[in-house]
Amino acid sequence: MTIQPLIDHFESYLPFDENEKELLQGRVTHRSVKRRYFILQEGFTCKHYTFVVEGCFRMFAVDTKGNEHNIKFTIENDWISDIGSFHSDKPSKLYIEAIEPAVILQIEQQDLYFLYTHIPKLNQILRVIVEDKYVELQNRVLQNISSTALERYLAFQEQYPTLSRRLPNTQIASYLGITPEFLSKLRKDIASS
Amino acid sequence: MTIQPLIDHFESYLPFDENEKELLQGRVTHRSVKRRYFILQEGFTCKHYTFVVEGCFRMFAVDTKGNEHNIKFTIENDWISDIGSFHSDKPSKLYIEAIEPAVILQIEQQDLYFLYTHIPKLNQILRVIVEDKYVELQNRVLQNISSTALERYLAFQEQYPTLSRRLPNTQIASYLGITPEFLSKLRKDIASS
DNA sequence: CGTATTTCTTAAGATAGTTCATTGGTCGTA
DNA sequence: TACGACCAATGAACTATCTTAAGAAATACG
Repeated sequence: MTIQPLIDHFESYLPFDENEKELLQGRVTHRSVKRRYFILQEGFTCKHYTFVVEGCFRMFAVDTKGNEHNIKFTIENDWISDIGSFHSDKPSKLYIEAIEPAVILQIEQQDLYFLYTHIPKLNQILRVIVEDKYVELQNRVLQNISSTALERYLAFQEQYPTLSRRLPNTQIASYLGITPEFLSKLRKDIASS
Repeated sequence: MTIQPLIDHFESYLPFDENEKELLQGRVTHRSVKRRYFILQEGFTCKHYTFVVEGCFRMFAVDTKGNEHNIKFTIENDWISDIGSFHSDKPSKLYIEAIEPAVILQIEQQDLYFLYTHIPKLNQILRVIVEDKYVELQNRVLQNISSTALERYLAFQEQYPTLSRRLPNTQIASYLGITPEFLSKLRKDIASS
């Protein structure tokens, strides 16, 4: 029932005083969600920045043929949110689903804006966080345009060993942009080499 | 010789007072670069945030086979920089090259940190800018994992009509993650349909 | 203006990745 | 215990994309 994990997260960037922690306390909601629960669905506006304390989420889009494509996974001590929908206040085209039972801390739009105003350094912290995530994404784009599926799979295993063990292969295939069948073949090739 | 385009850019987010503009003036460098000039090369640390006033740049990586892969293009009124290298102060793995004669405004590391300290709202502005760019990149990742080369090419033309006319197809192919030959085939298919 | 260089196109054969149908294993739950 | 849901694996046929090589067209530059 504590927001301590979030405070720890912020304080790994800049220290907070007691007043700031209290402000935060009043604007953060604690929640548990079951496996398969959606904290965001297509057509709805993304109302929260969600900080994952425990568990695992995937963000995905559904194409015109009904196929799901995993855009990202989020585990403990990281953020997940459709930033575009959140800031524009427009309906999202994405889904965010718990793929393990999870514990989360959520901040609503107006609360986040309140916090930005009353804890200015939050702007700096979030700027740094988003910059880091931008770099991560840019590396993923580079992978996507420059590597084969096999290379991408090996890189994924190396970069996210935990996820790679925690997730069903079908979810990983979707993240890599290949079919589960082809991933299965790649795994076979790797094993017999 | 003026930094006005940069001020206009910032003020499209939040207004600046005279003092803030002067601070900025003192920390921004104006530069012209020729076509083919590299403002960043692999092995060197990225020392600047670069704001493009005129012209066009590409950021690319070179793989182990010597092939170049375009990560992004930047035209007027936008930023380009290897954020990862810039903040970590480590050698970059990327190149940034002018593909048209260009005019740029640059801010060095210590100057940017100075400005963040003395113009706190810059944190907010840059946070918002990077968030927007993050969303853009995320959409590109989704494209990459969910669409065929043809779909990606059509989407590129639609999203960046200007770039699409300004750039040689070989550069576009590299950005899409396909060979120039295959792009040529796609163009033929489109034309004859 | 002419020449060098870059860019675009074409096509054939090779490789990477998909689709579809099927099978067997594992796990939660009635 | 059995059932259904989900997941992993497989093979064959199909499609997308790459590789290589060559010539044609466009553009840069002296």
